[in-house]
Amino acid sequence: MEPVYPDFVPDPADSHSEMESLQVDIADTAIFADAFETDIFDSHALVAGVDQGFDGDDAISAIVVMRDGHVVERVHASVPTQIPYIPGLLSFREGEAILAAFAKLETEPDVALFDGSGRIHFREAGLATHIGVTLDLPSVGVAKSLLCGRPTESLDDPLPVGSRVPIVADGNVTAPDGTVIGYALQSRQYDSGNRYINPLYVSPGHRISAETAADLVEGCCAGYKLPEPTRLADSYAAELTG
DNA sequence: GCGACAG
DNA sequence: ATCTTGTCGC
Repeated sequence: MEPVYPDFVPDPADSHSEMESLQVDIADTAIFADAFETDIFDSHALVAGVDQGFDGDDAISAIVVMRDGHVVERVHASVPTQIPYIPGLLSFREGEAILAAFAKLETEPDVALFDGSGRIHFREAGLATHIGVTLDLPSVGVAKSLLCGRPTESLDDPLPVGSRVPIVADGNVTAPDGTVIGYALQSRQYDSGNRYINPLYVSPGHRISAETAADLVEGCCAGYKLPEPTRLADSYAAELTG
């Protein structure tokens, strides 16, 4: 796949203010509502998992495409990193490697799951939103910790599997206060013991609503905390790193 | 100035 | 993200 919006391709050489300005434009173009070409819940739907690993100064992006529980295609691309990790600007660090991997992909996914946030972002343009809009591909952000926003109820106590707690915009997010920008989703939990598993933070990237994004991620989980496409992309990136 | 911050 | 041992539970 190639970018549909070349102007949105992340450029690590930009100044921080240019990056933030681009994010405002991307958020303005993003659609945080269901707008797919094909039904992403159909058993024939192609769901991609995207994750990055690092090998020295290189960022390695791994993409695994699945259909009905089986791997259809997987690709990876390695690109030297230009900038360090900066909260709020993650897509400018990892974006080039991700787009290089998508360029190698022969399959056209119906939706992609990214490691990181989508709308749960200061300017509503996290990694999943940035790449999703640039490719004009339905996308979802799956993060393991919360960047910003406020849960409508405490997440300090363990939640049962399937629980969802809305994440709403607060003063640190450009969306109006109270806007649901994502969900904490308890994808897995220990049935006994003292320890407990933290929830995933799911948010819409592009062309999907917060509710549908949570439905999709929940449906892609197969006994592990992470949805299968993400989990396989994760281990693929890990084996490319060693 | 203070606090908060995906991967 | 990445560096790593021990520890808990089935």
